[in-house]
Amino acid sequence: MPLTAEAIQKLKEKMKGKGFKLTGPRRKILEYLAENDGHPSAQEIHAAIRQMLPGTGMATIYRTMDLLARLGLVRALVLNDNRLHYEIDRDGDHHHHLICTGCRRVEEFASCTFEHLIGDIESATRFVVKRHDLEAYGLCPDCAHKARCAGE
Amino acid sequence: MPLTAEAIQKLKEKMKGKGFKLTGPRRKILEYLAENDGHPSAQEIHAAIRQMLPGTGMATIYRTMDLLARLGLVRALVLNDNRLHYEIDRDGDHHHHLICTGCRRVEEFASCTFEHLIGDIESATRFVVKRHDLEAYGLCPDCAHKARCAGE
DNA sequence: AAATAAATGATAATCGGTCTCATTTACCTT
DNA sequence: AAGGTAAATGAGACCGATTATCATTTATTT
Repeated sequence: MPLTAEAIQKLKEKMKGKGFKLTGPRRKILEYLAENDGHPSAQEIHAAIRQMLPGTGMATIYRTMDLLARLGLVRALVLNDNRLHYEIDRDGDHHHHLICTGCRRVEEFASCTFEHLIGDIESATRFVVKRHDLEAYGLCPDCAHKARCAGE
Repeated sequence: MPLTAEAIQKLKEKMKGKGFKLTGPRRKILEYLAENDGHPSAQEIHAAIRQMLPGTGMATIYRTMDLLARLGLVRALVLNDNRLHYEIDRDGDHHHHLICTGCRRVEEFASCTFEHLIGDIESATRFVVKRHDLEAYGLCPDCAHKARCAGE
């Protein structure tokens, strides 16, 4: 479910509000992320942006993603394939990722009982817990089926 | 709590039992990991091994850690600092990590009530979950204190 | 429209990790 | 205990993702 035009507008305004220029590449990157949900890598974003704005350099993608992450508009994901992936940070939407080690498909799942444990962990360790990442790796239904058919 | 000499012996035998040679570097790496608990990166392991076995190459560290991980003697950890970290896999000891974003200190915490979440995820998504990573990020007591003193 | 600071594109540099290959070594076999 | 053999090592080339540099361009301010 892509973001609405108003939501996209809000992202752009948050950017300008913090004193950052709303440039061509930044505008396109925001639109791309908002209109396609998924978990693209910098390379994938670069390829997509180049279709609309040829000549956009890789460095700009990295710089912009870093900025968006610092602004809290985007989250960086470690999916264990030696590159960072990104997703729009829909506020209030807490979820985690399930990565198929067969085909690299990424699914999201919402249920997270971890929140309930944070208090216990904090009192046991005296840490102040800010955030947490949870990724589960396994086989998607298709790949699990194929694996089963291939015997063992 | 470092591993006992017998436990270290067991690791070495598991290695030989699977048909892998117990070489100098491998022996030292196992001993290092067993005697120091912590979550060292390949670079840290390399530095430590070189003190005992100068001339040990970086590639050997990577190859050995990969082997140990495949044998299930060691687990690789993603602690969000662009490099893998490793820890001895004490069998039956399921825990997760709490990373201080201030000083990079890593603490462990056990997650007892967490396991059934995996079952929920499997039935909701029809994935077969093989493994999962959970890391919590925050501030350790020291860094939290410093942050508080520095005023918000 | 000009001034100015920030952002960009091109490209070099860095850095974790992998690959290659000639040499060495653990561990059979005798 | 020496010798044979495949596996493991060390050195260094290589790779791919990310970061840094710097001259040029551009969004905003005046």
